[in-house]
Amino acid sequence: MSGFGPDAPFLADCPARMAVELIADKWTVVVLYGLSQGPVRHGELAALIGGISRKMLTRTLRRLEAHGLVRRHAYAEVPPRVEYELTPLGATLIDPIHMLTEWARQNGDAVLDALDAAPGSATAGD
Amino acid sequence: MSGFGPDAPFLADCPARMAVELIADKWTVVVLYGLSQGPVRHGELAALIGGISRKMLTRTLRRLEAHGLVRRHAYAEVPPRVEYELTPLGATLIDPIHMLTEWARQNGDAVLDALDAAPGSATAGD
DNA sequence: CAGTATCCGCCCTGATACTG
DNA sequence: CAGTATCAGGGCGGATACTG
Repeated sequence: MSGFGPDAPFLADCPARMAVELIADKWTVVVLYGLSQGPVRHGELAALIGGISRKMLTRTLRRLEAHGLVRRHAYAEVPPRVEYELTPLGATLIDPIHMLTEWARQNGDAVLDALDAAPGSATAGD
Repeated sequence: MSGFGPDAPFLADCPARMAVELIADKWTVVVLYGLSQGPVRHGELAALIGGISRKMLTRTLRRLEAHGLVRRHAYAEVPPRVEYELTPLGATLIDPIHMLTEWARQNGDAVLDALDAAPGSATAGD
């Protein structure tokens, strides 16, 4: 991190903010992860992830495409076939994401426990 | 990652989803990062981050507190002084977050370039 | 200084129906 | 199969004013 003063708040103009805004939504990380093993078709991806609407899947993919993280391959066939895959740039995001999921695997229970012990939780999970 | 089938969509019941939902908002990551160097007061944190409203700061902190990632310390003084600090559990999240910000430092420009080259962008940044 | 309460707009998200 | 269009709702997030 670079700046750390009141005049130039850390993260304010820093690329980290961009990264956060890039992945800080409900589906981006999940979609990236779904593509991490190689090219996947639209429908496959939807089934793989589960619970995502086609609209959100398409929107997320389009956005990632615009950011240069995902490449779209439309084959001129019938029925249509479209595959998505990570670009080399997009592939570099897998490591950080993997760290995050690893963290979750190791500390997920602790978070759930804390949530449980928190005031106003009747044995309730998130 | 464990399951990868249509019946048990990857990430569906997996702790990774929780991690994503935990940090997938505008401020959580930034706030965690702001706490990464030690205890900080409420106002300090707001100034440090920059652009965050007190409401969102408090809400974010409360949520992190409920998840066991942040501890709140209110001193019985006047004027009031409240400090927030990462719990040991919360501190473990810094590494993954740091990976993310590091990624942004190294690939931020590439993303911006892609965004620039994308259709429908008149030299526009995000 | 720290925090809450209220109002309100915006956009994220999902459901559904439709096109190629 | 892939994608868009449209409608509707919920909650995020900001601005402001107020309390202790």
